[in-house]
Amino acid sequence: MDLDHTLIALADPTRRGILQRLSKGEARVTELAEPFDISLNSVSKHIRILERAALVRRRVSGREHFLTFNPAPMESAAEWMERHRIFWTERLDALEAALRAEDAVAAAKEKSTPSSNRRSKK
Amino acid sequence: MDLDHTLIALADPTRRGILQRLSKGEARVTELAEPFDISLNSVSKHIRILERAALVRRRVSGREHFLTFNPAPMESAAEWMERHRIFWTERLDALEAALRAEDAVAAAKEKSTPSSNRRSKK
DNA sequence: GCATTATTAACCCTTTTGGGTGAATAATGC
DNA sequence: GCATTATTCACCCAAAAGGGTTAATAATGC
Repeated sequence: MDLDHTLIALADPTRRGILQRLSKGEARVTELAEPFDISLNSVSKHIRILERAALVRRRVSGREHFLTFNPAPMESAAEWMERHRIFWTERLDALEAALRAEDAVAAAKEKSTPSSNRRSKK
Repeated sequence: MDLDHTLIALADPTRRGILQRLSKGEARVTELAEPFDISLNSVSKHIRILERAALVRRRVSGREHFLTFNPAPMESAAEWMERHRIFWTERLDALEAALRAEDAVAAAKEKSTPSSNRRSKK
């Protein structure tokens, strides 16, 4: 699944650092590797993971490989999160409302059964 | 970093499935495991990874462990993505504008140097 | 107390990740 | 052509992830 690749790619500080650098403009592998204290080879591997997620595009010009940031997959991921977050938030609101309604009913009945102790399961 | 844990937790279909189930309401480990064809133990491990990311909360009542979805970390992650996406989108717009301005200048100069061939590097 | 059920803990095994090194390729400058 | 530089490829290694099985713990029902 695409989402897998996107999230795996983003779930690493080095790769997020690379993206942060790329968000300032295109760069070559050497430039991307410079701030990190790891080998060029490692950076190349991280870039490959970012490419697999389509978060990074490569433009080869002679011996230089220019990388650019592609925000599209991040949009999809953010959208997925928003969908789920919103769904759940709405559900919480609905639950709240239902409980309030229940409370109102309980309060109405309170006079007849005063020793009610709901939601004190413990 | 928190973001690491959140994204790692989300970057797996089984765990997203568990969250999807939890977004319909709290559930016990056994219920969560039911739709998946993996052992209870495995599910328990996935849940632990979700707990590490604070995406899932556990409420123990007797021998039953009720899990609930906590959307807060997902909000942070979505926010992080939005921040970066927006930053880059704005940068693209700015670049576009700059290129257009450049084009205007080039067009003005076109009469004097008609054989201009910018951005056709190949 | 005992049997049953729910859950976790403690292992093992295989695959993947993330790092390294050194050789190979590809383009540049001379 | 040759030396230099940029990048990748092919390995090696350690740690973690993701799966399994079996044993241990904890609560329930009798």
